[in-house]
Amino acid sequence: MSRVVRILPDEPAVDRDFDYLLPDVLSDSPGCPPIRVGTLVRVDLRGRRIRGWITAVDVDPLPGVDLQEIKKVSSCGPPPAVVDLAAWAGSRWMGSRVHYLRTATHDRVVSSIPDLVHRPHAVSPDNKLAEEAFLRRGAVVRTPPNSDDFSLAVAAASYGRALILTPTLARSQRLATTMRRAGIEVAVFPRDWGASAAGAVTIGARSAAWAPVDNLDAVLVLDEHDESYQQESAPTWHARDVVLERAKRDGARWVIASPTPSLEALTCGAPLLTPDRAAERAGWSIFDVVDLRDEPPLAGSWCSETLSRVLRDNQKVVCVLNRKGRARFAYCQQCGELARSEITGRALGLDGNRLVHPVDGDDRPAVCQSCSSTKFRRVKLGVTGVAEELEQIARRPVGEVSSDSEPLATEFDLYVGTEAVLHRIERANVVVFLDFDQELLAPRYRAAEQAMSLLVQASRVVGRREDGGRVLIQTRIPQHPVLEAARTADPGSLARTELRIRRELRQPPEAHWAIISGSAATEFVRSIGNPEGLEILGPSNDRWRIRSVDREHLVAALKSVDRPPGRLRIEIDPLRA
DNA sequence: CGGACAAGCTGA
DNA sequence: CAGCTTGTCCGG
Repeated sequence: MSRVVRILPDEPAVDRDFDYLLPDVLSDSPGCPPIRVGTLVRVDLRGRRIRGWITAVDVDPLPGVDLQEIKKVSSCGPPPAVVDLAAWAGSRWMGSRVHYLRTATHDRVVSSIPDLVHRPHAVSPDNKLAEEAFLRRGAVVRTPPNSDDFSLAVAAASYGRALILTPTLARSQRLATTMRRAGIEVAVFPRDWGASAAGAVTIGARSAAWAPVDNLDAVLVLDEHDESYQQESAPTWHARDVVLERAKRDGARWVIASPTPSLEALTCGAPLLTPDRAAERAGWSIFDVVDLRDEPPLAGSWCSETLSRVLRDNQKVVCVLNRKGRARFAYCQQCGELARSEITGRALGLDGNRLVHPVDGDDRPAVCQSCSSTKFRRVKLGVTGVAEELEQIARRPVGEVSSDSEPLATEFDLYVGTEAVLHRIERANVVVFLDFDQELLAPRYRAAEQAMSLLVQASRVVGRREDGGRVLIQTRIPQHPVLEAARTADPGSLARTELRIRRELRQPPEAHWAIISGSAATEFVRSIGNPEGLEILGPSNDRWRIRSVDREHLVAALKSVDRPPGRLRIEIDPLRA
């Protein structure tokens, strides 16, 4: 006797189910993984031996097809609920189920799922806000940069089967260690895949959104604003959205925590809980904002008086200068004012004698709004040049840090580098942003949120205000909402401003867009035509932009046409666009 | 994806 | 028209 099971081959291009016979000898053999949806098997498809996932068991075989036999039952896979979730993700961000199931599958063979002895742990949440947050069914919690992960994690774990996400695996591991010391058993994804499948409290980074925990009781996303939660290349799935969907399906409690929750989180309909003003303020560092327009116009005027004073004091200083993302903005040669959009306040680049914004679509003659001069100057600064000058000003050696330099030279107490330096140096007395306008005014729709995220990171490097932690920001737009929010330790004010701009320009989360690229992009966009409710923009830089207020409508339209031959990439609401 | 098969191109 | 390349189709 044989049963008939349905298989999804591990081939993204196939993306179709096939029926196979499951011989009893296979399923009856000792040590065989359970035959259920998600289990991994090996089958022949058109003469090739390939891996696949079971997507249905005991199905009625179609008449007239000559079924082949499954060759091997190889490993336990994701639980049925996660296989289902992969189909949901496929329709939300496009891309085949295979893509998501690969993330959900352990890269080693799992022959059986262990029995987990659930020992009740003694630790109970010690933090009012954390406790209160989980008492709601779902909530967004604003926690200042210098606050610990532990209270929220313990609160989540107290409900039983919990899934906890952090931006990096290193941070997951640190949290796991702390929790184990407190007597809470945890599994780190993907390493402890089996324990996770058995129902342990699971901690991990983005991919852990696909952990095999069944019937979740609680979900927690830490530092939700962090962009590492979204897959960079298509399909651009976001771990926050995946776990929120899981929470919804399982009826689990959920909490999204961040010093500066994303606009997506703030508009999801859940209540926002904040600590009282004093507590929130205490968890941020002090921000010193230096207006470069007030500085005497020296040669190489990137160094303010305040900065040279900071550099001369013998303390640990980290300087940040972003040279990535080519500076495209310009400032007035006459009065030093930056060229910015009247609507959005975002920086405009100089293109001949016009001021333009490549994403927002601004385009106007190059005339200074403050003094009517028509002479503009492009801004450019480089890390190496700055490092040399820093050395002279500070009269001490400078360590240069870039993301690819492997070992970090630790003998310095003065560093300069791109934003990577903030992830590599744990502690400093002062963090300096040499040219923060570069971040504030980058031609990306999320520039303000990304800039705020850097300030969170900097705030952690220097610590709380009571410990004297200081962040020095050099800028020509000290009144920018990001700087206002940081100075007052009130990210809510920034969120309100940003949301207004996104509404105005109909950018996410107010609208949704698909970025279409690849050699087949033009043909694909042409075949979509111009349906109701869709706006087709571009191409610019060989990328088309399709916009709609309704994401489901957008995805439905994209799915309604078949793919022309050739390379085609579809990204739904990517963070950098 | 990758094998099968059909349609198109070339050389003598 | 054999022999080869290129393109399209489809899998249980």
